[in-house]
Amino acid sequence: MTRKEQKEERKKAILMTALTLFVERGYYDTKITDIAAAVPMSTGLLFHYFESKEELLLELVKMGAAGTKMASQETEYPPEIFLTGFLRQLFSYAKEQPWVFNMFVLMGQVRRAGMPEDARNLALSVDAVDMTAKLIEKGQKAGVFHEGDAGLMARCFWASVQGIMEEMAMDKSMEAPKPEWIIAMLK
Amino acid sequence: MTRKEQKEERKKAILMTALTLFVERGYYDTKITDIAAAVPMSTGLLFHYFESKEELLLELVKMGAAGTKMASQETEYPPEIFLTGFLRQLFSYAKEQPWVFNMFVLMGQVRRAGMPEDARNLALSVDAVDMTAKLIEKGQKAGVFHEGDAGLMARCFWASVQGIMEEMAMDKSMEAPKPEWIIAMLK
DNA sequence: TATTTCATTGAAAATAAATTCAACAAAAGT
DNA sequence: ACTTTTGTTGAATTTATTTTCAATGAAATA
Repeated sequence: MTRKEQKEERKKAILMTALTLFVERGYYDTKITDIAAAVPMSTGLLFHYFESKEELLLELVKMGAAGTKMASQETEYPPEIFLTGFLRQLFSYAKEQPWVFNMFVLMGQVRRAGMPEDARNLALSVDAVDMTAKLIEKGQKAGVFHEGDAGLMARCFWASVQGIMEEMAMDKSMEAPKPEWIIAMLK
Repeated sequence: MTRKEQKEERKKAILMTALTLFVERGYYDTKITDIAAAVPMSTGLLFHYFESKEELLLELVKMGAAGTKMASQETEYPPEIFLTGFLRQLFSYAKEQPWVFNMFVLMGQVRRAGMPEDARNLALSVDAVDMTAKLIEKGQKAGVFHEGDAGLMARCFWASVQGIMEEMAMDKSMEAPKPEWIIAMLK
């Protein structure tokens, strides 16, 4: 393994550790020393890989943004099927791919006030509301979703999902809800 | 007005200012100096009224806890009617009584990891999940709500509401959803 | 093997935020 | 009017946390 690869591995390890801690304890309550200790490495070395705590967060949000874009692609599936499947997969990640799950939760948290601006703006720029609104309109035309401002419905839909994901992040033993419960909000 | 009353007024002013800022910018991003400047008063004086930033938060959460208990009383109303009415009122507060609205949002935020322990524990001790679970069971027996673990349903219900309330707190111009959309999660 | 480059440490410096405090002002009580 | 208590300020101090850095060890290259 070349040194460059090694360095990439190490960076990834730091990012994953930080991601877990940020989601478990929150950004501000996670100290740089905590991250370093958990990797583990010295605090000094961490700054060899990342310029600052903010940059570390930004890097994570960049990854999350890439993932969000992927997931926001257009789809041919009927709206209800697509959204149900999406949720089913998302919830299953909680146990099977905590990494993806944590990333989703982090993206939502960073979108809120009180987070470093760079990261926040990036997170805000990639949310899936627009894409979902279109999907909802399609569903409304097909008569499977109820009437109403599709943009508002999409926003509430994702806000709900975010709320539930954070609840699950807080209590790992919590079961996931049935995707249908949440889809029912739209029907 | 006696001095004691005056002092109480001042305390209340500080609390309300802090509440607004905590919800608008988040606890950690709200500096003691920001609160003092917004009241307005000197930073030194603020410590004449509250021992620390944490105590200030705790005081707010105590108020919120009292309110939550009140709102968690048993009810004779049919479950669906009660919950719909509750949500309608809650959402209407966003414009009409920002104070109550902010308090609700803060309570939810404080319940999460990464908040000072005292406040967090208090907030966790008063949530409305149990009461709602009972209500949901009642609704299930009456056949108006779908089957499923009532505790989990209640948790998801409140998590969704919290998510939506935070979205509304972030963008004051956002419209409130129809309570029925959220109740549909249970039907 | 010698030399250069990169990885690593932990303690010191810098920064940021909370908290204290000495001094003064205003109000209340005598 | 005078004395005491309470309110007020803002700069100085303390505390918490991030960030730098000089020194050392390990790996790559010649």
